[in-house]
Amino acid sequence: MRKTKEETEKSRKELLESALKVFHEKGYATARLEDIAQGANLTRGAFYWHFKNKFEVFKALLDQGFSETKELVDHYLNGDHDPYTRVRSFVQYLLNDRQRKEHQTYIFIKLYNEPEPELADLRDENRDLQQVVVPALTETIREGILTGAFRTPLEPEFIARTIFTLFWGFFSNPQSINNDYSDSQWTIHIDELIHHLLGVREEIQFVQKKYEKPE
Amino acid sequence: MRKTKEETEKSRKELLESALKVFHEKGYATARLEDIAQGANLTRGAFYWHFKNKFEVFKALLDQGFSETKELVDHYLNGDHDPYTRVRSFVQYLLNDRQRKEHQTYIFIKLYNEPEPELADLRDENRDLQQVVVPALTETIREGILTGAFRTPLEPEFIARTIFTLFWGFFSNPQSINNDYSDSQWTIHIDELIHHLLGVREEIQFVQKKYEKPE
DNA sequence: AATTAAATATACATTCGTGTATGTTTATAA
DNA sequence: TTATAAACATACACGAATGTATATTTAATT
Repeated sequence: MRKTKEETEKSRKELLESALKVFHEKGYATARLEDIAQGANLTRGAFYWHFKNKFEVFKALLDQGFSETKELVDHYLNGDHDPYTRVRSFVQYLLNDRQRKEHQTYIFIKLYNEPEPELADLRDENRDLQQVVVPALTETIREGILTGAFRTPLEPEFIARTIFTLFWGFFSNPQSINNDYSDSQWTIHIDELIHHLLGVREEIQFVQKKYEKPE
Repeated sequence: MRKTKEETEKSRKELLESALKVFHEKGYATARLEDIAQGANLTRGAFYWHFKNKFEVFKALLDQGFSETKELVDHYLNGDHDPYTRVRSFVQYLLNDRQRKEHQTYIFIKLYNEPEPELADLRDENRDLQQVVVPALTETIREGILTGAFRTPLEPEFIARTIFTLFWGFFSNPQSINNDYSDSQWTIHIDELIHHLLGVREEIQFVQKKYEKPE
């Protein structure tokens, strides 16, 4: 049953994918290793060869999601565009991510919310999503205020935390799916909300020009 | 070991209280019936006399939390006060509830978020928190706009859902506790946010007068 | 005062999932 | 080409939690 290196790596990947799905469907505690193995067309024997135990796969998945989120923040919020475009594109990404329901950030939040005490250590400072998103978002907003693009009575950090928490709630609430007020409704209105929160000025197009092709 | 009716009722109450605590600490799946029983200074024998199984206690707790929330909404949002006071007092209640961490709504949301597939039925339309909170909140906001107390470019229902989702996120996010940006910070800023979202007019004091002692 | 059954505790059977030990095949290094 | 060990599958042992059966005490009823 020895396989080539490529096949082995494929097995590992499929185990991880399956684990992500099973954790999301059943939750950490209820997820059985046999479910995970079967989802990858393998047995528990294969699982135990690749991972130590359930906790280790979960940790691997969280780490993966965490670093992906870091890249995401880096790409959208720390990019070269003007503050308005940065915030807006970031928010739009999250909304789209929410719509294709199997995707990363959405499930990441779900897993992160697991109530298992065993997973408490995984939610320490090192893996605190807020510490990654909020500072970057705050800085972007602050810059927008300084450049005159935004005019809002609210403090930048509070706006950042509000947006973060809003999406957290949006991702967490099981009822927000399968609802008459669907994702598309949110997508439409969230734009206005962001505008309103940031106090985006009409002259924004002008300010944006400053950032286009800075060279 | 037969007890008086009062003592029996006390046992049941203590089992429920203990169950709430254990579910909150360990999550549904990991919670052991022995933990629950011990928390009430009883054994599993007593538990099985009062409840059919783990699922039934959980259901009882959810039902309890659900009806409490209904009363809450009725008290704050469907009261006799002016729209501004209604929304504000409701929000303030939630914030205070969040601060005394063991309290009802907070834990209710936590339990509601449990990922166990076994609990999927409990989150059907009948027990949809959103269906209770959002319509009442929407109506209050709509009334505020009609009476001229609020002036906002956002749609009432969307504002209502935003507030709801924001608090959901606030209650769900495990990192929002034990954070440098503490509850008190939120309490301060959330007031401004609500003002900003609703577009509360300066003349609000005047409008409020209209509602004081309607008789 | 005697009987009944309510309100538990205790003991036991059963199931279910994990972890580990062992078997099996085959790519790869020598 | 053969020996080795990688990459699994299979089998088994074990603990932990659930559910149930039974024992026990004592209010409440007659």
